[in-house]
Amino acid sequence: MRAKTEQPGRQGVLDAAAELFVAHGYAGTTLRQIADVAGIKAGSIYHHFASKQDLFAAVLEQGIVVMVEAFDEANSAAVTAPDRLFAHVRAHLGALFENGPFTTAHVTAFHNAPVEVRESAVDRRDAYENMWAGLLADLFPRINVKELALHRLILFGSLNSTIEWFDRSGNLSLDQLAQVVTDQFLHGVAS
Amino acid sequence: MRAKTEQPGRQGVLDAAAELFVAHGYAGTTLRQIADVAGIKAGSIYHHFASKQDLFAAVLEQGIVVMVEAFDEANSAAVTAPDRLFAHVRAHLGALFENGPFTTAHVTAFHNAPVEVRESAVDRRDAYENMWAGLLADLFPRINVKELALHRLILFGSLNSTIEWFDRSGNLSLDQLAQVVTDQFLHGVAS
DNA sequence: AACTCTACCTAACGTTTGTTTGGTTAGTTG
DNA sequence: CAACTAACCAAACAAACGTTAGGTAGAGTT
Repeated sequence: MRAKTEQPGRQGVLDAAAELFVAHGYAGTTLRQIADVAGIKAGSIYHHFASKQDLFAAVLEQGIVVMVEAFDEANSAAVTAPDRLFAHVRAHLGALFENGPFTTAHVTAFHNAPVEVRESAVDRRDAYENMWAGLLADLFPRINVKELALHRLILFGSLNSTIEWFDRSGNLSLDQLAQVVTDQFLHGVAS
Repeated sequence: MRAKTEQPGRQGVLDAAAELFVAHGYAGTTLRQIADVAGIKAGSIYHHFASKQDLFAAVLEQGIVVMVEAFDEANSAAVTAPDRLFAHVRAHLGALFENGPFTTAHVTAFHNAPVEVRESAVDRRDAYENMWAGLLADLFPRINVKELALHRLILFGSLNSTIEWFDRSGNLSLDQLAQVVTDQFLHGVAS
């Protein structure tokens, strides 16, 4: 079992890095491991990225891009309030499970990464959260902003934690998962 | 800013280790950092623990103990269904925020740790999850087990993710947070 | 007073880490 | 064909890593 050459060049390094950062964290991943998966030698990474931190920042960046694109696409997908919410929940889960490990890196590797790298991504993460805040304010005009922020954070927790247990090859589809989360968010389990 | 001698001996090492593992992850934390916070030298750690993995396993172990104790105490605290649920939600949040960084390590450092150490904690983690499964089956006898497991995982995601954003020194108390989470779980936001 | 145990220290070990330097190769452009 | 560039490699660097070995100081026991 040796190096798997998936994609050449810069994107190949990014793919390998994202996968390994998600699995073993920032400090737990070595440049030699990344290079091995990418099918090159460790020193060659520096042709594409200035440092390990720079590489990780690029992974986070691509993860945000995937999320924002998914959100934008979901925006023009539904009309009624519950359907709009479902579409965005489904989009977020899609970013986590259907677009490679880039978005996932924000959940599993972000917290333990060095401060400098985290700060480089904070602005774009905030922007994404604000898109959600705007959406929820639109859908639930009767709930005040402060309480709505709480509900949003709780929802985010549910969504992001799915990567710890959800199995795409199981008998529950992503659509069904999105439906369960949306229903629970809207009506709770007691309904 | 140098070494802070908080508690001597084995427990002092454990405290320091838990704090740093939570902040920087398993691989991102060095034995020299732990020793520095504990007020001793790196080699001395081996008087109390056989290896870094062994030390991390001990942190996880203590984190589980705190959770299970909190759960058991909550068991004899309420009568009505919503109150029982609230008591256990509050207990879980208490384990996360009021008993040192040990339980928190299960959320932030568990995923990226080496497989061998994770496996050493899997049984006890499963046992805790089964306590919750039993509780929910008791509270919601009309919902089938499979669906209830989904709701439980979603709830766990919400609860554990609070460590990413909840600020104990803010104007929202732990009791209030527990109430919001419980209400959202039971009735959703649309109610 | 000799013994034993716990809790540490100093100093080193082999290995691995991120990173740098100086090439080499293949493809493109003038 | 010469010049240039992008994408790599081989080999090394100092620093930091987990870990080990041997020793010391103090308290408790016999």
